Amino acid sequence: MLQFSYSHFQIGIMATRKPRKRPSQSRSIVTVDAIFDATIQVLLGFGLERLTTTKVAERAGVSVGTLYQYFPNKEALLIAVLERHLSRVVEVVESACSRAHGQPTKTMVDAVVDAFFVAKLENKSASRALYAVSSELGGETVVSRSIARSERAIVDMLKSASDCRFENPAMVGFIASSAVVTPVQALLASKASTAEFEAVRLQLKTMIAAYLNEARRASN
Amino acid sequence: MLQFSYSHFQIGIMATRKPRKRPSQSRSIVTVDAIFDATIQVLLGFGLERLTTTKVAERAGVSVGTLYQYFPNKEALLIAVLERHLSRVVEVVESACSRAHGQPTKTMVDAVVDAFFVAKLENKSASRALYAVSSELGGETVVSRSIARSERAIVDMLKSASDCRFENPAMVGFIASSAVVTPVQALLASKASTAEFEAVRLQLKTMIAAYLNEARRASN
Amino acid sequence: MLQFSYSHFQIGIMATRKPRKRPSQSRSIVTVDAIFDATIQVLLGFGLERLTTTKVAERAGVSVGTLYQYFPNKEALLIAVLERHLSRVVEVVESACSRAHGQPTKTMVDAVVDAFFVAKLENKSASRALYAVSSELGGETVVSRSIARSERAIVDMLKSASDCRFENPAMVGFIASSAVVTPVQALLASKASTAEFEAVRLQLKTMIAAYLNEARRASN
Amino acid sequence: MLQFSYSHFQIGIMATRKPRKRPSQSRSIVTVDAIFDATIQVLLGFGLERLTTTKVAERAGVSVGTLYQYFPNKEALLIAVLERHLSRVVEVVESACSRAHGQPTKTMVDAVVDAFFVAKLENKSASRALYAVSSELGGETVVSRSIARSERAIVDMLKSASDCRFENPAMVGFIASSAVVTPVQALLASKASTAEFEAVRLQLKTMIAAYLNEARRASN
DNA sequence: CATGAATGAGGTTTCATTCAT
DNA sequence: TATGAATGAAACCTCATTCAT
Repeated sequence: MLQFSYSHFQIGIMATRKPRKRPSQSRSIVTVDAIFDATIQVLLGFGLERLTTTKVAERAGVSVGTLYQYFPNKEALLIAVLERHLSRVVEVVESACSRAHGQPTKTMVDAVVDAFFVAKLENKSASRALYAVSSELGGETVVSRSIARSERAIVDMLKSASDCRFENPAMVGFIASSAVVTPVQALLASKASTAEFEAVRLQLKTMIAAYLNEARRASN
Repeated sequence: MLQFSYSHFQIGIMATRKPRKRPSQSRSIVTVDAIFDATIQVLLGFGLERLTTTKVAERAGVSVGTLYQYFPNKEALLIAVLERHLSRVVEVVESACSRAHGQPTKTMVDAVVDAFFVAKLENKSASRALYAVSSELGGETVVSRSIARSERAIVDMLKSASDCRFENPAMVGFIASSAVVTPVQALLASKASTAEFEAVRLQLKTMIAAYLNEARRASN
Repeated sequence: MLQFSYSHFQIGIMATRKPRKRPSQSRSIVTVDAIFDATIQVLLGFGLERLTTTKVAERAGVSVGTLYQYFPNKEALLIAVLERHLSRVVEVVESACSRAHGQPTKTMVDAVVDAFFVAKLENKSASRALYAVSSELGGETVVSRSIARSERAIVDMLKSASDCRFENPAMVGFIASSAVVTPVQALLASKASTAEFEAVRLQLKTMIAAYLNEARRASN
Repeated sequence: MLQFSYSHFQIGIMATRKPRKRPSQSRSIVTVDAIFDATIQVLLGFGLERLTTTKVAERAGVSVGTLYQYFPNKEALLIAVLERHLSRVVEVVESACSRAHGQPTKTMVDAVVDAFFVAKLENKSASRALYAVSSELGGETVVSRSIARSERAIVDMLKSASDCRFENPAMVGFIASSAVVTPVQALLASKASTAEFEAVRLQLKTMIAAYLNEARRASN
């Protein structure tokens, strides 16, 4: 199977070191969450280039020292934030895929596109903020799991379509899923209105459905 | 008309300051070109985060001072490099659009997708290198022109289609052109083989054509 | 009232930014003081032109980073040092003025000239070192307060003279206080002997007293 | 005789190197004058700290190379500019002194104070611009000649007074001449009105005259 | 555990000066 | 002689990270 890594998943993990402490106590969880959110805020307000650990800590209302208690270094922090975001998106997509299992193609398309929009809109600012992070940190190891999970879910779903069979489900899954990324990113970047979002969502459903229709082999 | 700014064009110019010198003498041109190329090399070899002006100057075989004689600061350098790349891509797309003027839709799709692939593959390393640059530097003023030019060319072309009329050419142009970005970026990032490129190119033509077919209103 | 800003107060604050930290802990105070003193030393040893933040930090026995934790930039450091010096001088003058309140003119003159000499001699090296600083940094906002405080004290004192009344106390205060600046500066610069200081001090008292005598309107 | 060096004369020459060419041709003279004036302009507009040889050359309408044809380095340029200014002031003072030779004290005071004001006001911007230059460049060798000439002229004049004899003409000359410096500088810095200049000029004449009156020993 | 002052390597940028044209 | 592109040492300043409290 082709292994593509595409844009909104693209991040290479340079430092694979794990968080120094597993946030088991509730206080830790609160702290880590505050740091995560602060990171997004700083990213949004200053950009990746001007994000500093001190700024993040300040915004989170903790000291730098505390930040370093939970993350071994800046990169690990960014990756953790990205991972949290990606896994949320993937979860939404996965659950949509599993709900659409065995359905006709059109239902699948609608379900997955809707899921993607929901996930991105629910975390609008995170999506925008992390865009640079994901493209900056190469395209290596970090998001492998997210990609794997996401593509697997889509391909599995496609294979189960009640109304057709795909010759090359991996390719179809790749094209279909990567094609929606840039349009949505463009919308987020342009701070489009809800109406514009809806219009684009509809068009994407149309496009993907038309494509799958073309690519399918009738299940007979 | 909707004004979207999408991913591979996404760059905001923070420092609008112009190059300090207009490279009129041949020596200047050589120097500036060396700096441009060195920037791509360093970007490729170290990533945006670890790109330093010193490294760029070294690689270009000039002194830092010289670099700063042509670019007021690091950001301006990166933007200039991005601009050069984008305008090349846009030129290729524009010329494809004008050649496909008045042709049937399918010809248009093939022409533009081919042009996009050609432009990206001709500047493969620049494309990959600048990806992070464009996403790091917001999505404001810098690429406006590139976007404008590119979308205008596509929309104009679509309007001239010999076999159909589009209800909302702006939207169709936006979807069609942004949908191909991520797939191609993913290919570049994954260092895919020529065969894989060809396969994806074909799929994209299929997808866009199917979409336009769906979106069109028969001209009679 | 005329608002003059004269030489030994002359400094314009280009960067009004405040020290980044309020030196509340004792360690901070020690550090900041070390930096202040080091600045004077470097100024004396190298001159303003060749003063560098690195040299200052080295001399202070701290790292550059620490210096920049307390002062946002070089200019702010210089201004802070100047401010500390000026406020010390002003305090001495003010206290002399308040002690001489209601006294006859001659007592006032002696008191203020003595105070000025004491203040300058107590901080001989600072005075010499900061001379260039004050003239380099325009004559704007920075020393306004020092000037205001100093002139106000002198004028108030003059108004209370037991033996005469001045038609234009502001002018008289300005002339009398600014006239002593250059002579004292010249002494400091020429590393004059104590005897020379004493001789000049006497002459200045004579001159100012003679001037006030001329300028006054007998109180009855 | 006491050798004081005071403020508006204070400059140390670090680089005693002479101009590389004696501006004998008329073109050279024009060029050098343009550079001198440009230096004053840049000093006024940017301050000593931000004056660069390139800026000066640009403003003068010549290339940096040309500037360096006439001045071996930046310091030599600044010193030359300062020297030209100082010698002009000294010339005015000297000529006033020689005109007042043998006159009564009061005439002398008026003549010298007037001369000083004239010289300063004629070169108002140069005076202001060079203030920082003179205090920055230590108080060593450079202005020795200016000081010497100026003090000698004043002392010589005082000795010739028709109505009195001074016990210590050197001291009296020093006090009298240095006392006027700061008041005038303050006026220049505060961009005072002509009326204010006149008022201060009058006061200074009064003060110096009163002082000399006190210091003199009737020639009987 | 939390804090935040201190560190200092290293990045960005400036600018006096040179020298080939 | 004039030019101005090139140089590169050195200045300013940042910020990830540590560690004494």
